[in-house]
Amino acid sequence: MATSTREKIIQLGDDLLRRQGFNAFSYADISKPLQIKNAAIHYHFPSKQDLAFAIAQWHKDIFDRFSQKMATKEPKDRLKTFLNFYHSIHLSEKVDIISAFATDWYSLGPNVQTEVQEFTELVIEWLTELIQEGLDLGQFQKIQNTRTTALRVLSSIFASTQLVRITSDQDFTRVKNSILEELLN
Amino acid sequence: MATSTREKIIQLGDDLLRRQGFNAFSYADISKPLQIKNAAIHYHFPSKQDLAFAIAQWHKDIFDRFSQKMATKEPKDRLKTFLNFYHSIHLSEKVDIISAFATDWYSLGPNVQTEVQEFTELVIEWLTELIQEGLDLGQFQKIQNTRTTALRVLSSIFASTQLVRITSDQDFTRVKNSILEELLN
DNA sequence: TTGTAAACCTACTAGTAAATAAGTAAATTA
DNA sequence: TAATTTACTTATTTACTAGTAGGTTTACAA
Repeated sequence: MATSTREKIIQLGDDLLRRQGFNAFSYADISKPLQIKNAAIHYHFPSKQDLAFAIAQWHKDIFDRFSQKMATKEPKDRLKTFLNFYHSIHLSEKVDIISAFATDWYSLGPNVQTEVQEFTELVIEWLTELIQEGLDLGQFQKIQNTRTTALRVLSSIFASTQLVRITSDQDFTRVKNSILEELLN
Repeated sequence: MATSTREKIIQLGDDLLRRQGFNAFSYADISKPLQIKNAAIHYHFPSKQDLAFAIAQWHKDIFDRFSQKMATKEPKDRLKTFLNFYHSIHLSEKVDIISAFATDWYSLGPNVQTEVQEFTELVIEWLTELIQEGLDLGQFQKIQNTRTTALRVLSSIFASTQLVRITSDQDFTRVKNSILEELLN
């Protein structure tokens, strides 16, 4: 199945957003590599906000499929897959989509903000359920309330993809392993 | 002691950098409120990179004074002051300087990057020492190696200032308290 | 065959970005 | 007191920004 231009714009836009930030890329950074004209992007996404909205939606869709695929797996493996996912983000020199939107928060229109909020809540809830199930099955050890634990897992891992840009590769692996150790029995 | 124009530019630049991001503000955002001309900023900081460098240096100086002032306090109180400092950042709708620079990493020139790296290492080492002392004094409980713990404290707290832009105020307090609970005996 | 809509392109606008050159007033130094 | 430096302003440049108006091609439907 060939990827449509619209899809290519979203993917490249996502890449630029997460590598450089929302205000650091322009339509020219998308049109040049795709060998289309500036106006072609405006045809699909009249404003940059529309593109941001589509990127947020895209991640929502991906996460939906991801969580459905993972539903049958056990909590421990779900957590590991989640952390490995962030590891691949780190390796590609990007940050995760939540932190990318968070840092550019005040550059986003209200409808984009709402979409990002819904996506983020989806991820936190998914993590919270994962942790609760892990506790019920005795795979995880109790630390504090589940949402707080979910928030700390999410904060730690997504901050690490940022922090290790400054420090070193090894620091990412350290944090990743420490999250696993802390939770696993 | 009156604040010099140079100092005012740094402070306002820092404010904008941490509230909106490096690529989201322009020299006009600084010159207008200070009622000076655009070129006056270029006089003090020929390029935007020079301003970024000065902001990084400024934070290094502040942190130096901070750590000197805290040297006599005990680890527990040092940690609390550190977390309260991040709480005030959160309340002012900014993010901390490390995460601000991290997200705009690829917009920064090499000398700015080096300066930020040195500052970040300073903070991590300060935290690592704090944790080691806390362990030695029996104020903290052992979790894993001290640098990893320092990285996790830093990641958790600075990611929270970002994450709660999307979710809610309460989530910040949750994470902050959970860091304290985790470490304290 | 004609009509129509999707997916572009050409060409342009208005605004803003960082940066610079040249000039000026006031303070500092020789 | 003359020379120099500091801290600016005025005026301008170059480059890029998002966004738009209108034309063209292609494919598919009536």
